[in-house]
Amino acid sequence: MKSQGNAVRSAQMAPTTVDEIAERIWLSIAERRLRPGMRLKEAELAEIFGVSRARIRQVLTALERDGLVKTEANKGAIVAEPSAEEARDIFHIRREVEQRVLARLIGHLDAEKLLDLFAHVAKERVANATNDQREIIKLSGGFHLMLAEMAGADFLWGMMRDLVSRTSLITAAFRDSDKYNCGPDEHEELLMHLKNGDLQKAQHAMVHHLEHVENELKLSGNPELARSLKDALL
Amino acid sequence: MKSQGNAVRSAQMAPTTVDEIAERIWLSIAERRLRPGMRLKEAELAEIFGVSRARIRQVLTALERDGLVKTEANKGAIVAEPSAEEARDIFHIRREVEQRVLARLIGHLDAEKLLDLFAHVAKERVANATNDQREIIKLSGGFHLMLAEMAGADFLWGMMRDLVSRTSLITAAFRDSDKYNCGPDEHEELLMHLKNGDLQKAQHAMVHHLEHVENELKLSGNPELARSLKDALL
DNA sequence: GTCGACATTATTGTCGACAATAACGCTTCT
DNA sequence: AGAAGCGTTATTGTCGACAATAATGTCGAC
Repeated sequence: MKSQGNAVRSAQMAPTTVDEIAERIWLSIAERRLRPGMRLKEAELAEIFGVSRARIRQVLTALERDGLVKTEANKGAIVAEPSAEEARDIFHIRREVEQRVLARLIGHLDAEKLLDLFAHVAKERVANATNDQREIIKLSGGFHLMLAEMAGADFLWGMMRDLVSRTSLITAAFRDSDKYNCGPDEHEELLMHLKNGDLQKAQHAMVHHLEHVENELKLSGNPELARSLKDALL
Repeated sequence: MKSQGNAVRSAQMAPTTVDEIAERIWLSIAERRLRPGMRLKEAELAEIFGVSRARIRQVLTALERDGLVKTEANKGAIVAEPSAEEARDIFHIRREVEQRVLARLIGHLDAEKLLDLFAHVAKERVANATNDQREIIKLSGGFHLMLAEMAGADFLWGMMRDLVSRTSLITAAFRDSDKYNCGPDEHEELLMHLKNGDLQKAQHAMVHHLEHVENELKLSGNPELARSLKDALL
């Protein structure tokens, strides 16, 4: 479903396709190099990535679809500024979608797919060990997307792409520490339950996992506290 | 949030903006004038609506975001062909999102908003009485979107736009009769509970309402039965 | 007659140039 | 000094022309 043509290019070369550029910006947001409220000028981005403005425009609409940027007519795009309430909405819905994914997945889940999933978690461990932030973020989101893809449910996969993106943004905006909490241990525990064909336990592990991530965030108290300085001053 | 500039134009004149054209195509799909699998050629649409191909392109990406069309690279766009399983996924998620909308809405719901909602239901009744299919479809979806908008939750609103579109497509694809079942009576019942501030009952009414719509569909048995003839032959 | 290679057509993808709009700075008046 | 009006600049929106790709039709070899 995703652009996997030339994984080499996506890893080494400068991003040139719409998907590659969108991923790069997504990572920058998740790494907090791009903060909520920051302006994203089309010409600037076109210059940076060495592509036409038209292509940047496609990137921006894709990013808006995934909730990472907000565009206003004739005014341009900024990195989205999610509120704490919105963050709670997203986690709430995500729990439901993820549970549905598991329910759909557990029906037709063969040994090969399970191996791929365990292999993915192994990659997560490597990234954690080497402290490769960018890879950690990509793989953490990728795990949940992989589940949705294996479930063979296009609609749910689309939902998950959206929700994973938004979760990255929320995590970037509201976490205080630098540790990334969508970790391999909980993923592996989930896989064990899937391997045993125990849907109930798998779903419970998933919900627990997501609540763990949510609880690490500073969503309490004043919802506006964690937002960009810009709004506070203007 | 939606294009409301010149409601007159949107009602009388030929659609020219991206939103207007997208809405028109959405209605055509919901009315079964455009069937799943039908090809949507850019040049053709540009000719029909008298706009540039670039604009049609924007329309198609918007429609794809809402699950109404599916585009393949270098191959063009067709009206999406949802499976019965996908339909069940969509209804499942929609129930959760709608309940969340109500939970968020019931906090800050004043008399004015309630009046607007009742007025909306009144319009639904008029459309039903005059058997204006197009208006019935617009208003039925509009009611649920209105709830989300009043809830002041952008994320949930975006979800609902997506889900309402997809539900329209599903309904068009899987219903056998011509009656449209997202009716004013159940909407009004829901409003009564909201007026009383009873979230539980409101949510229950919503779930019941959605299950009612879902149960009118022919999702049982062979999931591929209701799909386009095209797939059956190839 | 059927299959494959090639040419032709149809359709989508990309880009750069221009138009429309909003943001900024300057001047002027009170 | 502050504010309103106006011209300038910066930025986004739109379009038509061209390139790239896939679908279709045609011809020839066997």
